[in-house]
Amino acid sequence: MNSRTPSSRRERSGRSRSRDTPSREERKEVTRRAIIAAALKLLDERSFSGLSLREVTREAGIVPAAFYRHFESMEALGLVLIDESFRTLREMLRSARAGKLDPNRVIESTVEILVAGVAEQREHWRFIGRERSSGVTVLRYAIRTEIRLITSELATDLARFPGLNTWSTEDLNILASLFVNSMIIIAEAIEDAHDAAALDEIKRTAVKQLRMITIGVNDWQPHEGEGAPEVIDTPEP
Amino acid sequence: MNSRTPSSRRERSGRSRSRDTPSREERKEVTRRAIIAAALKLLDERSFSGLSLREVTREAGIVPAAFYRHFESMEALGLVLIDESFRTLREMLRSARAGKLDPNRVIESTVEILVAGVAEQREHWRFIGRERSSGVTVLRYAIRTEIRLITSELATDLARFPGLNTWSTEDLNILASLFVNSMIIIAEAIEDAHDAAALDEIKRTAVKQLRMITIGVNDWQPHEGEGAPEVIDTPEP
DNA sequence: TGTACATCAGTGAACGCGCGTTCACTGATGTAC
DNA sequence: TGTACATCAGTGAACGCGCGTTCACTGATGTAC
Repeated sequence: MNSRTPSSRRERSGRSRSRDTPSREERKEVTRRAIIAAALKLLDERSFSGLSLREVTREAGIVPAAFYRHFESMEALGLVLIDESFRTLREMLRSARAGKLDPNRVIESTVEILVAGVAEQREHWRFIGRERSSGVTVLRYAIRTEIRLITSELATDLARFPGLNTWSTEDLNILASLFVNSMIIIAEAIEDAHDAAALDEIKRTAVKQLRMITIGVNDWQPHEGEGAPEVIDTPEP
Repeated sequence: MNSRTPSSRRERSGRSRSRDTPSREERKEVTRRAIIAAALKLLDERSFSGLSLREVTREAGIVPAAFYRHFESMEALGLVLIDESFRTLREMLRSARAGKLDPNRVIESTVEILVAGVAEQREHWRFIGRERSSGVTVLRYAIRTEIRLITSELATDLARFPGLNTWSTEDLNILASLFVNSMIIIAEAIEDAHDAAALDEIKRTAVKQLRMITIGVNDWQPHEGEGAPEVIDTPEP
């Protein structure tokens, strides 16, 4: 009905943008954030399917019916949570890329960044990890799609590495998903780490595992089509 | 109170073991199996925390109250399901080990066995995959414990391989968990595969990924303590 | 600036529903003699 | 074998509870003039 955006309306009204009392929109946004924060907090202990609308609104400090002013359903909230969580994750990856890692310590740096990222946004990671294989189909698919996207971005990055630039796109994607999958498992382990010692153990394991993969890559012989490496396995019969 | 086992009582009673009508115990066992089967069936679509006692009994064809004749709580049922699911998994691994794989095609065979295993006991695999990172703490820990056990058994196996027998126990465990983790992710992918083409794609990817890991292993230089490989990374500062 | 009206975020009560758990019960199976 | 009693898997009704969703409402914020 009204096609003007809220902001244009605000400007047209001539009111100061920084007033003593927040506008209706601003108040609404605060409540929306409160709902999202409440859900993420509760999801630290529960899985999404075990979360009730009433619990969320109780934690957010509003009445159950008010939920519908912000989200059509719990599922809609879930999709927003996924969106926000992956925004966090992508930001982490972007800044990691921009950081121009010391090429001699790529793996150590990667693991450090991962550990720091998980510690900083524990709720987002926990949520993604839980729902990745959860019972809520819509959320599961949304998460897998996001992960596939991240994997293909990593594949693009890998293509620039010396030694990998001759690989086929398919092989690069397979390698990328090997890395991403390992990262997922490592992140899950980090979340469950209770003390610094456990965390250190996880770091060391992670570094070694990523190294084992990386070393293999040096010897990989890409072939067109059905790639058959020559080191351990004999050709197909 | 009565320390005699049911079977000894049965024998003492002098009744034939194979009668036309099943004994009370046998009937009870049938119901118990029905509850377990009902739960597994429903868990194909839901996660355990989204499963209600009433749903399970409805599916099993008994009244809700009857549930308590067999399990103390839903959680107790969950633990039994984990136990049964891992029994299946372990049997698969045992027969794989006994099969004496062609050493030239270890990876292909492994993937084939995994695919067949998942297809055969889809419900068990799906349940484990879902609850591995679910919200139900007790189940999550139980599953992780079982996985750790399987990993350490695999490490023992790996120790017998030529080239790996010089590795430290720690490194073997790390390699084993790299394999197991990959298997978990592969199994998850298999469950979601909808047609033969998707399954084939997954198989090819899985084989390549496991090969990438295996090739790296050939070049791994184990060191005592803080193992620092010499191929890609420079030593720690 | 002042007034009259519109908007709409949040309220509070109400609803019907499926849930887990309890209880006394029933009637087939099992045991003792 | 026959009888009298014990066991116990499964029943059916009842309970209180938290749930998702609806609805008319209120009162602060926003808009038009």
